[in-house]
Amino acid sequence: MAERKKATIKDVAKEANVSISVVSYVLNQSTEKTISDGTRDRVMQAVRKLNYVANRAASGMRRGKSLAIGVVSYWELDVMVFTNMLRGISETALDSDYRVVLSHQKSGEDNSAYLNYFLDGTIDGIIFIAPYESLGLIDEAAHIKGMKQAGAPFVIVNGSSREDGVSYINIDFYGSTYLATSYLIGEGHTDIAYVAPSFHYAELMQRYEGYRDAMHKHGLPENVRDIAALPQYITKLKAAVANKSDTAHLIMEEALKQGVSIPGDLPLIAANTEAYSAYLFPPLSTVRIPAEEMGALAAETLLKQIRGEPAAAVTTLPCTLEIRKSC
Amino acid sequence: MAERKKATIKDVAKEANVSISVVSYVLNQSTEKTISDGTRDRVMQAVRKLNYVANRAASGMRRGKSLAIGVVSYWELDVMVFTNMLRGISETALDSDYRVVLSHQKSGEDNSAYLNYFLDGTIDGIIFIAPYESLGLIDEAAHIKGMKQAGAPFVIVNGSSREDGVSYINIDFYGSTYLATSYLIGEGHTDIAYVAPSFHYAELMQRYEGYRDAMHKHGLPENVRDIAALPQYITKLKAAVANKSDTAHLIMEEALKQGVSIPGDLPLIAANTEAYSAYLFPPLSTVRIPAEEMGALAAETLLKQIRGEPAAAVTTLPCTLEIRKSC
DNA sequence: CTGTTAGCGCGTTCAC
DNA sequence: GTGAACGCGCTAACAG
Repeated sequence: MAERKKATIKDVAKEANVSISVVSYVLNQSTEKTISDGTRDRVMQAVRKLNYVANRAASGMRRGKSLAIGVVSYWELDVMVFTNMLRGISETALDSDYRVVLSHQKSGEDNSAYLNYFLDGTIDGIIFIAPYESLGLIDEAAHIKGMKQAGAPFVIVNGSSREDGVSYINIDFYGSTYLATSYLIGEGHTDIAYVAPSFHYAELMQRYEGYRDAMHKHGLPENVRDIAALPQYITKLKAAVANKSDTAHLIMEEALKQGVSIPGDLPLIAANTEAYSAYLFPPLSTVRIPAEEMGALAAETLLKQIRGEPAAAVTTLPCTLEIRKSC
Repeated sequence: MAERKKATIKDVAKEANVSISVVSYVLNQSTEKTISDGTRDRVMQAVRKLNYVANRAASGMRRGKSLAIGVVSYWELDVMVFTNMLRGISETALDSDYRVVLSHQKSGEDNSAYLNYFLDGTIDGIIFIAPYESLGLIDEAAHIKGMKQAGAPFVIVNGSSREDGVSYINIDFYGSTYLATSYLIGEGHTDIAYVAPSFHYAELMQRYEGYRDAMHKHGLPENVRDIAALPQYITKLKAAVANKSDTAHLIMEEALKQGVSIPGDLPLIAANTEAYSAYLFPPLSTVRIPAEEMGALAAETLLKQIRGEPAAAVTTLPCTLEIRKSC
């Protein structure tokens, strides 16, 4: 078992019979300094012998950085989307030798505890993952104001606001239904219904508009349906786009009851993918949200901001089709 | 907008017209020192005015700690289990003012990069979440050896080894099937089949043993079935315990094909919960794995180790029933 | 009692 | 290639 106490740069310097600064130069491959090969070797030997690893807190402090980014999330996102996003963030951060610190926000608690992570120097910037659906769980504008005041670089993922100078990474809700609808049109369908709950928040509106525009583009009439009244009209449907997988799931359940066969009588596609989409009867065709890519982009954008480079303001990543058996 | 540069303890001292040490004493509520109320107030005023927050890296360095724990995960766990566990870890860490740093291990890459997180002082300890199923993706013993050599406090979650002096937090696979089987027995069933793939790794064996023991306890005969041959015997089943939800899902699919009604003809329960369990037709009864509690316990155990307190060696958290419509 | 000074912890960087 | 200041905060020893 190795020694408990970690070796410091001092130990290495002593071991190699050089000054502390030389060790630092060697380890940081400083191009400004020319260290003789002999010295360099002695240092490296000592490093290996003592199993030396530079202390991050110390070097970070000197450099005025923490080399870590924070991820604040309310965990209201679809788990699949959340973990994939996290994966994208992690990998991108790792590429720049950045660490990822989690700041968990209990759902229902709308505080700014995470700001202290920045203020106390734990992190250099924030990826703020807004709750799904923008259901009013948080006051997004207030959070943005807080981060701005703290002077923290930040990126908003899945946000519903649109402020100048703020970087947003968004899901293409509009495109998701546009894509789904266009696919059905491409398959030769002309009577395509759009089934969704009758709420009116931004995300849902964008989804509706995607459907509407796809239909109009092809000169087809809209047929918007409220999921609540499903039993009364399900047998009349010829093809359907569901706003989300859970809506599609309800449709499938009702279809079974009323003897409507999917996709035989009713081709169906949902405008988002859930972990269970592939497990439904029949496996549901969906539109895939590029969560991992979003995470990677969020991290990239944030890192650029931290480095002081200009970063894209608003980006919306396109969705892709995942055709299974339901259409 | 606030000033960009963060206030340091020096600034506060100057603002309050005291020495740096006084500021530190006041902020750390040092009991050794008695500071007059007047001075204390002046300091607090200055702190508020300058929006001062102590730099964590600096204080951590002085104390020889990072006040953060690392979570290394291979992401092979069920997403639901993973995120719930993360939630449990986060909340417990937060209670002790600890931060959570993620160390993402790409699946397929069996390296020890996370060890550097400890060696460079980013984290004080490690929660190692072993891949699900112990399918030989990693060399658990090697990882344990590495962490021991580095001198890092650590906890293994979902591990398959059992070494002395190591803390394990495990899922009660044995109990999950025991519980599921006992439930069906309690409902009056006597001919209960156990359906699973015919592999032989530890986790699956434990699940089988849970079923076996529950049956034996009640003097009932075993009826073990290989999921692979399902179509040939499904109509003969009277009640079934599936090792996991995906096995149950296959059973439901085949049942539909062969006209077997669930739960009418065949009550069915699965020994784990997946995100989609509740969405199947009919909603699948399952046994729930206490992921959040496991995460909390892992964090607690690790924090104890870090503090030098004795920590439980091996703990297995019990599962609970989630009865839905399939039995 | 109240408060100050000095040094430590660790690595980076500039002047010599 | 070296010495020393520096980034920031904690704390033991010391003075008023």
